[in-house]
Amino acid sequence: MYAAKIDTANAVPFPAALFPVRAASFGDDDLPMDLGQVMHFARGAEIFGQGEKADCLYKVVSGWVRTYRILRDGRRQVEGFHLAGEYFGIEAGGSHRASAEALGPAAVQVVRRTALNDLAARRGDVAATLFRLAIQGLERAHEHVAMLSHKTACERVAGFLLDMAERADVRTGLELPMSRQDMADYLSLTIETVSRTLSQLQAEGLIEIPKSRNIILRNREALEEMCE
Amino acid sequence: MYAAKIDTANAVPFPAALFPVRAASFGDDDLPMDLGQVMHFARGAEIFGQGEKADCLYKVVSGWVRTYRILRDGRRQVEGFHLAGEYFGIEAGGSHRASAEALGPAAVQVVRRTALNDLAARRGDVAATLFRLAIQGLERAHEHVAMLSHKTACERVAGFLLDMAERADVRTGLELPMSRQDMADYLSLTIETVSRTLSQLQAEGLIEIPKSRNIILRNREALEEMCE
DNA sequence: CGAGATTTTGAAACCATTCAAGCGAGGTGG
DNA sequence: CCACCTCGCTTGAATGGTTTCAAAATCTCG
Repeated sequence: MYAAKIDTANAVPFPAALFPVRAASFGDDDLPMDLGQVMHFARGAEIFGQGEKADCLYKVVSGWVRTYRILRDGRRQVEGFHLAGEYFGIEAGGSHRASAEALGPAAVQVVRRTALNDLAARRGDVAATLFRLAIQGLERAHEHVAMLSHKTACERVAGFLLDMAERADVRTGLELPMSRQDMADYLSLTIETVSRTLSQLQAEGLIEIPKSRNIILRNREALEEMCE
Repeated sequence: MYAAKIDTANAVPFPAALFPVRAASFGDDDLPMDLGQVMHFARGAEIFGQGEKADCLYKVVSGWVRTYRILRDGRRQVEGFHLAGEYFGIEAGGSHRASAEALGPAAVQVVRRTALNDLAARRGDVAATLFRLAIQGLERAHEHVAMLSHKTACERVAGFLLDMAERADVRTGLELPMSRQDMADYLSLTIETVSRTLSQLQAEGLIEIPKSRNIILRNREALEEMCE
């Protein structure tokens, strides 16, 4: 059975170098995170773990973060990848239902829930934004369900590449920090199928894979059409 | 291609017989819905439709409700079934991303979002409850993802039956108001596979199906074990 | 009872998985 | 510097579970 193996040797977040951040302004879907502090994580470092107390809200400043759960049968379900500007770690109860790890060196802004709750109680706009963030997560989860429900391996992989390209804001040249196993656990495929599918897309000329984690989108329209 | 065909003839909600409801109290995950009104829907009636303005929040008083989306490829994805006491129709933007229909005669409490937002702005506990409801939906969606990710048809159907039994609060005798197509669209299987799987479970003595929508759980432990 | 819809069953086809082996880059030690 | 090892990725062949297409059986309701 698969188990994620991460070297935890260099997985220690910078402890002392925390510095408050001044948010000049914050839009509709942004919180006044000047409450929070930025923490730095090394590649593979755990930001929080499944079952831990959930007393913070997180926002990616730079780098990539993956959130995942270990299911009862031992499988790993990657719930999502988070890029700069995106929030994660929003939970209902007192404990995290998922774990979060830095895919590469990452900076993450961390806000205490208590501080946020206090602020939300005083400011309706903050409460409304919190609510909106939760709902956005809900929508992403529903998209995930739709993706898993009846898509072929090809459609899943193509959709994944387009989604990543859009969120990373690149036109063609994708630098993906996650492994094939990460993709497989997100798309609910096996790593062999992911690899095979990528090879097939390359053979069809839709993409090019100079290095395994560097994927160039050669024909976006065909990829988009593939996802319908 | 499948298309849901519902007779919309008798699908008109009672128009005038709206009456305010007095909520004696409301717990942690309940809203003071005395703001709302109870509306009655006939079998198959649409409570709201995909794309419509989302200016209300809904709570099932009696009966069953299904929420679903029509995907780009024309398939129908049932997002969930909602029983008495459960909320649905929580959306982020201005429009519903899903449709909701009554599976049978159903009573639904309806609250205007504007009223709720006003209340939430004044009362922190209401805002917090709204937030919690959103997160609960998020968790359910994540469970849905986990279910779809690597479960066999057998595990899905068994898990579905147990979930329904638990939520309907029955020990053995399940009265399911939804069709095989509804189950299939929720579990992401075909109706043939759902039917075959139920027959198989019956052959193994785990369940009994006196009538197609009446399922008796004969061996809960074996069913639970099946889902791990 | 009869007509239409829903559900069940059967057989063949398909797609992803599984098991197994080969490839290639990065790192260590001789 | 090269041999060697490891780890992640790729490729191949066989298996198996779900889907698809087809048809029979059952239920519901006028």
